[in-house]
Amino acid sequence: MNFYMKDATTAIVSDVEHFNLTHTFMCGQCFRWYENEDGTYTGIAYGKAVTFELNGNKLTIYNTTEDDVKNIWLDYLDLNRDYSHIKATYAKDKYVSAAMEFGYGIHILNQDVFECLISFIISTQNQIPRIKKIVAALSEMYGKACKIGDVTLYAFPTAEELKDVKAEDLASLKAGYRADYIVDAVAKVLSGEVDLQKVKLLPYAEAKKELMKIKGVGPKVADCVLLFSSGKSEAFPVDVWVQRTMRTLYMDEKATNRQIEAKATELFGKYAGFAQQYLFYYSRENSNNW
DNA sequence: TTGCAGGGGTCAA
DNA sequence: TTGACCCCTGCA
Repeated sequence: MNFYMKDATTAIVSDVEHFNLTHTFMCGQCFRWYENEDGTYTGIAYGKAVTFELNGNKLTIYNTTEDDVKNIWLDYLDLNRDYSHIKATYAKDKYVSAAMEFGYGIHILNQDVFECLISFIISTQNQIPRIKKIVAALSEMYGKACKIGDVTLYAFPTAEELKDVKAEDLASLKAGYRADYIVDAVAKVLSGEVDLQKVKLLPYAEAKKELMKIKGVGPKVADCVLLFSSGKSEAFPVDVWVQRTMRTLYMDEKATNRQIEAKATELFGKYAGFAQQYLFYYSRENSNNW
């Protein structure tokens, strides 16, 4: 992957393949990116606000530095991975192939673990627009301001920045019962009872167990965190859409989530998470009509 | 206007 | 295994 600085704050990444900003940012894995009128995307991750513009195979990153491109954005956007290999892996599966055609260019982002954890705790029994709203409000309350042009965005707060926050302080977020879960997550992360860095290093099953020590983190939320921020490509989050999809396409109406997970491992193996994201996106956008 | 169902689930019994 | 859960949105 090659890139160069066009000027002091603008990077050009060339030869970008199998990548689409809209599908990547709108497929439900992240909550902090917004489309501008010209089709570019502005948002914030790892405390840095940037704008992405994709023209053919050329990705332009505005408001950045050479170091940040090297150390953050190439990895964040998963640009170092060969997605043609993923595509080839599922060439024989007509449903995943169709879903990959539809959601072409979805990349699985490598997000910050803590941000991902709290965001998906908030996502339970919730709708995406509302999740985005709550995450934005939490960031504005406790995160650092970061300017891009004349717009101010707020970084997702660190665990340290949420150290003294109590559930009642979060009432204005209208996150409901999830406020207690956020407080529990912060406490366990800060005390070291749950070590988020260790989660990245542990094998999948152990990492999942570790995350599920946190209140409000069940199998689905844990799998989202593992897939979207911890490099566990075998994680296969089973939500209502994926449940419907797997029952419709590969199993029967009575299949339990546990059976679905096992089936996913059998069918999709080490890259199950990629299959999940494409199946999920297709299913949700097409109301599970295959 | 009011009422109800459901939302990328999880907890507790 | 099942019902309750905070709060919001969409739709009769």
